[in-house]
Amino acid sequence: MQLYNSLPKRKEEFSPVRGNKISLYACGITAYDYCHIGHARSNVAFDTLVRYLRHLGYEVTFIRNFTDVDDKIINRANEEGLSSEAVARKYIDAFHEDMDRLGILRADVEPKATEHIQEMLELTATLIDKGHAYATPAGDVYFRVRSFPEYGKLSGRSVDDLRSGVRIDPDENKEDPLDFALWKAAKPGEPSWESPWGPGRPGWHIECSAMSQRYAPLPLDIHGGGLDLIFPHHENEIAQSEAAKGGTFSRFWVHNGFVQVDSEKMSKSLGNFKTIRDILEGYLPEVLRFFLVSRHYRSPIDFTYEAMEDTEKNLRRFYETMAQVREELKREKWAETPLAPEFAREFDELENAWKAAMDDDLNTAAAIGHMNNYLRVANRLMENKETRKSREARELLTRFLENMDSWGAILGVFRQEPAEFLKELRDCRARRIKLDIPKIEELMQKRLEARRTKNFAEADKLREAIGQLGVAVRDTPQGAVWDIP
RNA sequence: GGCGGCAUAGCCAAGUGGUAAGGCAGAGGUCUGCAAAACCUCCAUCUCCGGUUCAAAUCCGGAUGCCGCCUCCA
Repeated sequence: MQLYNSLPKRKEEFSPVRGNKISLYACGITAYDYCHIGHARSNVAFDTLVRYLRHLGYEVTFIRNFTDVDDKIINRANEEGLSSEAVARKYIDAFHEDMDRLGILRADVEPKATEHIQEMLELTATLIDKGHAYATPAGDVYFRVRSFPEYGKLSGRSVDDLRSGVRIDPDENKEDPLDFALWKAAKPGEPSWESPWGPGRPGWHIECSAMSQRYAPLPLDIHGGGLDLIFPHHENEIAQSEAAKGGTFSRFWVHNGFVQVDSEKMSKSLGNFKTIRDILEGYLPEVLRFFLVSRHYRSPIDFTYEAMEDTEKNLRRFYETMAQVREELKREKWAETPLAPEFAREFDELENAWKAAMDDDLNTAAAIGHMNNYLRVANRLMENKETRKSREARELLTRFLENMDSWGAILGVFRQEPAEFLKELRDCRARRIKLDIPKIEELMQKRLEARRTKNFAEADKLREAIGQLGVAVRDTPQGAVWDIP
């Protein structure tokens, strides 16, 4: 498949460094707060990539770390009157809960920074030995940026440009303002570990360098994260890892685009900050996931409730067709009626198009477009009373469900029984617009009676009355159901 | 100031050289006791200006607008 590589800034044919095995390292969260929809997007993107690579037959080792020691965690610990460990544990648990709901697989390895201090100390010592880092009298250790000539290659910045824009912090004993901390001397009351340079804690960037090479041989096949991590985080990781070990740190750099809210960056100060939990109060998890994979992973996504509702309706359409196909396949007698050859041909074409889209830098948006066409062909197949009874139709409809299942498993949708999902979705939407569900059920019951006695005038009046509540009634072979249009 | 991204129909969104996927909304039709769902049909020449090319939404130059990074950040 083709994957966009942020380092050369173009799509490249992806192939693993070592046979069939792939190592994929994605930067995880700093565990100091609940995850927002930006975290959801990033994790959905890499989950989808991992699932697709496995679908292609690769053996993927997916590593996603947790930063569990950091200024923000320490601040939060002070605010909440908890220890740093307790804060980190709390938000790591919350992360797992949220990601589980979004159908995101656990990583194969989920290393925590505090459990790998030794590796970070060793890497830091190596960098000092090689002249790429230095300790200050205060007990901090800095990476010497000018010792690594390729610094800036990922972010496309030159050291000179960076230096001109840098803010001066007169408090630090750096040789150069661009040098960044590998090890920070402990301040009173902070969590700290012993080191050759005195008690302290690791800098953020060294964590990922140390943990990635602990669990995967270098070079990594793919290193990923949000677009914002390119500078300085990933730039610094490259500098540390390549300066210490030589060679390439990661073959591919994959970065997901940002989630914006109403066309602006999400931030607490703007008051447009949305946690995953906030969204899932009003929407089913699959709706959020489907929304996120409906756009290309590198494009910025503008989160709006209107877009969520559009997505919700499209997802419902998929489930409704799947439900109908299942009903159709319950038929016991199948005829020999021949089927027009275009049905099978369209299936072939769309199946190929789906794969081509996914192979093209994981273009899930295009893939979903093809799935919508696939849906239409399946519905067309069931439209005709004669052809839908044919054995060939049975084969194609079975194939339809199998593919929906397989594609859905990669995109993280269609994880539920259609009937169950549709009911949950309807109730979720009803709650959102505060419908009087008992009232609707009561009127539905009355209408059922009216229809049973063929009192269609009364039934229509009741349909009208139910319609007034913002609900559409639909008569199906399985009985009358209501839904929100 | 430095670096980068984006601009496609009413809304959302694919599409990096050959005459615009898809979703949502809308219009007409088939089907239906009525309706819904489903199906069929219709609905854009791609911000603007210039250039390259037989051919550009797609490449180049310029303009305008929006956004991001350069400080913690998915």
